[in-house]
Amino acid sequence: MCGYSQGFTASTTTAMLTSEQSLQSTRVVTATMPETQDVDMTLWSEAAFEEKCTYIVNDQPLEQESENRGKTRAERSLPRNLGLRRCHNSTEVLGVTSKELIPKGTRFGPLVGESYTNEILLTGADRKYFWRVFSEGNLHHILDGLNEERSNWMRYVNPACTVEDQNLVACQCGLDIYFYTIKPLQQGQELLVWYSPEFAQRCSYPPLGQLAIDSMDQSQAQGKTSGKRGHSVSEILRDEPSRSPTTCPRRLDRSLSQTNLSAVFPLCPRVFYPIQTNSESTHGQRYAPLPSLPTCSPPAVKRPALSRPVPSMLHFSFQHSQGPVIAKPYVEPSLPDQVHPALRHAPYYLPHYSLGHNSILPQSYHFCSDRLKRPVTPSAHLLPFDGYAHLLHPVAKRHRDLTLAQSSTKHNLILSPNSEHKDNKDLISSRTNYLRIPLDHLRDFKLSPSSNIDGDQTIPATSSALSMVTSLRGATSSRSARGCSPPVGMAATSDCPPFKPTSASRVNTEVAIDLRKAKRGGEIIGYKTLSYPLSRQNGKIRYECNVCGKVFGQLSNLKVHLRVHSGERPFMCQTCNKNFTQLAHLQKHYLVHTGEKPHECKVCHKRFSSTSNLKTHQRLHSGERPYQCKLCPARFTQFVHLKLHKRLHTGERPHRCPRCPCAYLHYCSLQVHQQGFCPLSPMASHRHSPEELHRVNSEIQRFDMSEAADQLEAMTAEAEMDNGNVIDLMQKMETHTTGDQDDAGEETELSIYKSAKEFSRVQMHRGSPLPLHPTSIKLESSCISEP
DNA sequence: CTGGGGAAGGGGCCC
DNA sequence: GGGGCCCCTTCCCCA
Repeated sequence: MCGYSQGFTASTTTAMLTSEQSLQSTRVVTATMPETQDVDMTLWSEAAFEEKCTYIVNDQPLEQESENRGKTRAERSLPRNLGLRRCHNSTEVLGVTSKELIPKGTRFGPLVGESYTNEILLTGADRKYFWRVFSEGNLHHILDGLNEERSNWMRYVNPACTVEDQNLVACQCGLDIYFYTIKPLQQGQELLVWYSPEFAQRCSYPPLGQLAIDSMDQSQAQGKTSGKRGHSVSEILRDEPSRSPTTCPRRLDRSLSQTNLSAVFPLCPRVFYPIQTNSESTHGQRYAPLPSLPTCSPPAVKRPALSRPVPSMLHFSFQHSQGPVIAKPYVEPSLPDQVHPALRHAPYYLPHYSLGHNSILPQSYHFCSDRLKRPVTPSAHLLPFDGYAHLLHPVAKRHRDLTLAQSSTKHNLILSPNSEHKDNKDLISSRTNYLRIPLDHLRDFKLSPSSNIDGDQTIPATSSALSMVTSLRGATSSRSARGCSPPVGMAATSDCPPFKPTSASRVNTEVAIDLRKAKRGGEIIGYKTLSYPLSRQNGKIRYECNVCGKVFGQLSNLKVHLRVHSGERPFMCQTCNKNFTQLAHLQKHYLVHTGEKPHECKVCHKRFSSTSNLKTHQRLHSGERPYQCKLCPARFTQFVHLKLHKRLHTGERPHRCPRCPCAYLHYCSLQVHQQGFCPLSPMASHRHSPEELHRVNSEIQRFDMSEAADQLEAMTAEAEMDNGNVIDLMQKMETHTTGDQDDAGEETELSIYKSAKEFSRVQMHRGSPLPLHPTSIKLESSCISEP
């Protein structure tokens, strides 16, 4: 099969800009954005990230949609512009990838997980998802993302192996941990995170760059003797158990970075507290008091009196500057002798890491399982990611009366691992990102069975405290205040006008548009709220998107548009928790719940919820069938019907490739195919693998069947566009494809769609060389389907 | 399987 | 900046 998908619009195809061009375009635009776009953000302070971050991507609300059945909480929380990379033969998550171009300076988070205070540590916990949260230089708590029902998608993000691979920086803001993009994430690119320099320092862990340097130094040193280079932290940590701990360093290749390092990471618990047999928790897990963990300090050399090694275990001494894993029988550490001489002065000493049963280190996430037992030595040094979770500020917590749950999952009473403690309700709430509001206010929200200890109800909320507060305001002002709370799904009555979402329903809009605005008390006004400067054209401000280059007539339109790239959906339906980018969409959506259909057909008096649907319906009366098949007299009232109808004509393809059996309805499709994608062409076979050619030709085939191909052909004729232009564009697309495939692998073609799609927008607004008539031409830009 | 109709979501423009 | 509206699209269901 050959062909392009429905993915290309007419304008897209007429000017198929390569991703390369698209990126260049972006670079040109972003060149005027000194704060985030041209700077090296890897060395930014956490405050700088917080200050200068432009976009916010919140977690998906955790409503129980049918499509989410069977998914864990962590999976359900995944923002829409991200995807999960899974093991091809199982549902196991291997990593997180970007579904679209995500700009630099985008904030994800906060991390959600279970929280352990510095007094309480889950001794039997698998620490590979531990993150540590500090307050005033001291460990405040540990966040554990191990449990997929109590964490969010960020647990799946793999750590970066190299500076080059790193595209996210983990920062602690307040008591939350966020991931910031420090590079634009291309479609299909995996998210790879590492600590910010400050964060790394707090954990007494080297910045990734330092690790790389260390690794390089070591590599060079080793290379002189053995010809083999050393290991990055990741390499070491995920080294296979069969390998000699001191030999056979593994090559760090791309595949390594593509694997699930976050799950692989043993995330060494370098603090060991023996199980107290009487401290069974609610979940049957054991906890033991955890001595205060020093922060940002040299390795602790003492073990708490209660620490006991587990006999017959091997200990893993991780020394990042030493490279090879050292496995040896555990010996009660008589530090500092236990410390490797090379590390006695090293600030990043990472003490013992014990694995069970002769295991040295896991090679894969499969290996790093709960079977591993990890006695640890007291130290402030936890490997990344030694924690996961989200804890609201304790001061803020005191002002909250009602628990707002992100999840509407039924019967998901969320218990703290140490819920046996009477006074940990705040902890429970905070770790699950809950707010507490009076029960009286609750009836306007979808109730969740996740009642907490007080009998307060947990209700869905968004992922930030601000958003929850905002939501509450919206609820109390717009619905509760009216004393009107129609049950979910019940149509409003005349006595009780349907809740009309107002701006109070919005969530985080200002913050999402520009974090700086909130922090600066709203002093920034107008176009200055954007974190990048806007150019002027003929004395007027040019509101241009710094991601796709699309130009808007008004700032507000640009801001709304930016949500497309950031994934921000600030308007949340309080009935079903769905989020929308625009208030109007939420308002329209709310009609689903009220049952209201304000638009009536004058002919048959049938009512519709939207004008669009009414208009489509009215074609039935008017007889208008604007979508005509070019190969037969069939005409349709809806485009989708024409598209389906075209399948009937798949056998009629007049434009045949002279080399291969591929044939197309449209000449332009054949041109694309012949410009580097014919599998029998030496050039194509040289540049692309058979699989790639198959995929691309499938896309060409789909495009050929689309309306866009029709329109392109028509416009090409109209504009007398010479073939060279088309070919040139196609060639560039091909070049881009080749280049991307080196990096993105299987999802390369997505970038073709995206770049073409983005470019079509750019061209339409920058002045396409072709006459574009949006009113008469049914574009298919949104037909782009993502495999 | 195909055509047809409706529901709902999403992006953008204008006021 | 917010609201209203339009257009487009996908998805779903039914005959």
